[in-house]
Amino acid sequence: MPRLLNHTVSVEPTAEAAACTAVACRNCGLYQLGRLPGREEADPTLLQRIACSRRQLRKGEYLYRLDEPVRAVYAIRYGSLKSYVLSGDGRLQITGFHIVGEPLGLNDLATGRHTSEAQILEPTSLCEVPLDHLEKLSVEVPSIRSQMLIILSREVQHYQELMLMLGKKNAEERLATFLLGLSSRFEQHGFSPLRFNLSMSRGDIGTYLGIAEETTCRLFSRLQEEGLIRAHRRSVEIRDLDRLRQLALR
Amino acid sequence: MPRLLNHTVSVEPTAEAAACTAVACRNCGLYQLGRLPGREEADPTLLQRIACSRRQLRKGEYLYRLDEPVRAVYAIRYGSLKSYVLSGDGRLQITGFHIVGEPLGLNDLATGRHTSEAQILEPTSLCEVPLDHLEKLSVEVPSIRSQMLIILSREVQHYQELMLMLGKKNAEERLATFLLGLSSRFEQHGFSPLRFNLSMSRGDIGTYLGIAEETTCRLFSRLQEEGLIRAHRRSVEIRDLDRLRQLALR
DNA sequence: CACCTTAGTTGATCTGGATCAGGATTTTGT
DNA sequence: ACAAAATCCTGATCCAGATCAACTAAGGTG
Repeated sequence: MPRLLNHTVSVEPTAEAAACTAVACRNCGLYQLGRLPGREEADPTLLQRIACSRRQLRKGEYLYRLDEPVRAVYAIRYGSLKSYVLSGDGRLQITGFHIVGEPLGLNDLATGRHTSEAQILEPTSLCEVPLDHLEKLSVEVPSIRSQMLIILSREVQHYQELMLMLGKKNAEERLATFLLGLSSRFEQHGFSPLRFNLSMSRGDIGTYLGIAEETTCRLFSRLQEEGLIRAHRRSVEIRDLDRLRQLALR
Repeated sequence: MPRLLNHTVSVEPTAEAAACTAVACRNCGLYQLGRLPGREEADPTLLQRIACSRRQLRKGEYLYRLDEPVRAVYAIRYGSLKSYVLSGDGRLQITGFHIVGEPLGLNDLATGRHTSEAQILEPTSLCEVPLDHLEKLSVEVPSIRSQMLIILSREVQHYQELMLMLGKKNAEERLATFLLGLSSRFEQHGFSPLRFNLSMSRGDIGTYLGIAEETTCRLFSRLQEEGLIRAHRRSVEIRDLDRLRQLALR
């Protein structure tokens, strides 16, 4: 089967200019930083001023590592990455997968140093806004800070859901929740919610859901046997959204 | 044994004026909202302006409930509470215990509605700053928003640690981590880090750590047998900090 | 004070998912 | 094109912690 990640296919890098213009940023996770109070649309002039440089990264590279100073916030233009925290003896817990269109890097503002790491899962392009630039700009345009608060608060909500999973759901419910979550995020960004390709391994999914890789594999098989999904390696098709929801939203 | 919660004993409500003055707020979780850029001490005038009303709540009462509009942010003057999220079928995951001096309520800014609930664990007094007041004030004093970002970002770090626990640590490591965390938080607020009283039940601790109440009990007994702690009901004494750390920080 | 309710504790048993082991398929590098 | 390395999958066994079931101790109440 040819590798046809839907977000890799649908987002053509060539269609965009060299600078991160307002248009290019519309689906970008930092777009909302350009929103002024009370308005739905971002202010084009403001977006232009936020601007940002681009960065291209390959699979396996790190966007940032533990204890590094926080230098910038990012938005994903295409591609994806995982972020995770580490225990004293090196066990790791993936805290999130980040896909096209999503913002990244606001977590560690308090300390000024990264308490987590972010690693690239597939060829990925990012918008990068240096923190000092954002700092200067937000003195002048205070709404930027409000928007940052909102982004961070969304992050918190994601973490709350993950804690509920890790603390209270069984393995099958976790995988169902995971797949549904991905599905609706793809949909939000204009991709099919029922057919998509995963950029992470079974092992990564397990490390995210707090279950073993083997269990993750068995669950993919089980959900398929039960007719809820069709899955082959990285490609997933949701075949019974209702039953999957029933499982997940318990 | 008489009920001598150290934070109930040490913080005398009578010692403070009727309004939440700058002095009264020094140990208060909202104190840092009064910090101006680059300064360690909060600006007294600013603190006065943030001001806040008080609120007294009894055990079992809710500070806020699911789906309620977010009306204010809070700081705990004395007492404690738990906050938790709920699954579709009513299972609950406690996401944090909040003790004297800590801020509360910044989580749900994005949606404007609470996605979690907060319930009082013992007689508790709070500082309350209405959101619209904070909003107005922060137009004029932008540093307030920066401080809010920092508070929220700390919250995120707490969640990251909790996820690591829930996803990767065994039950004994979880309890050790929990006790050490409480210990250092008490210390931060000027109480003994080695002897303190819990305001939450074994069941609550289990619901926080993602383990059963019975397991929590057994672990208290085990840590006591092994000489790491002494515990009787709600009172806890840490007897071997090093070994407890060894367990927790793995 | 006697009664009742709630919280804490301990034991016995069961089980979901971890771990260990091996094989199949796909991707990557040369 | 081929070898090597990931990645994925399945089976067998094991065990940490859940669940079920009493029992005890502490507070609270009339």
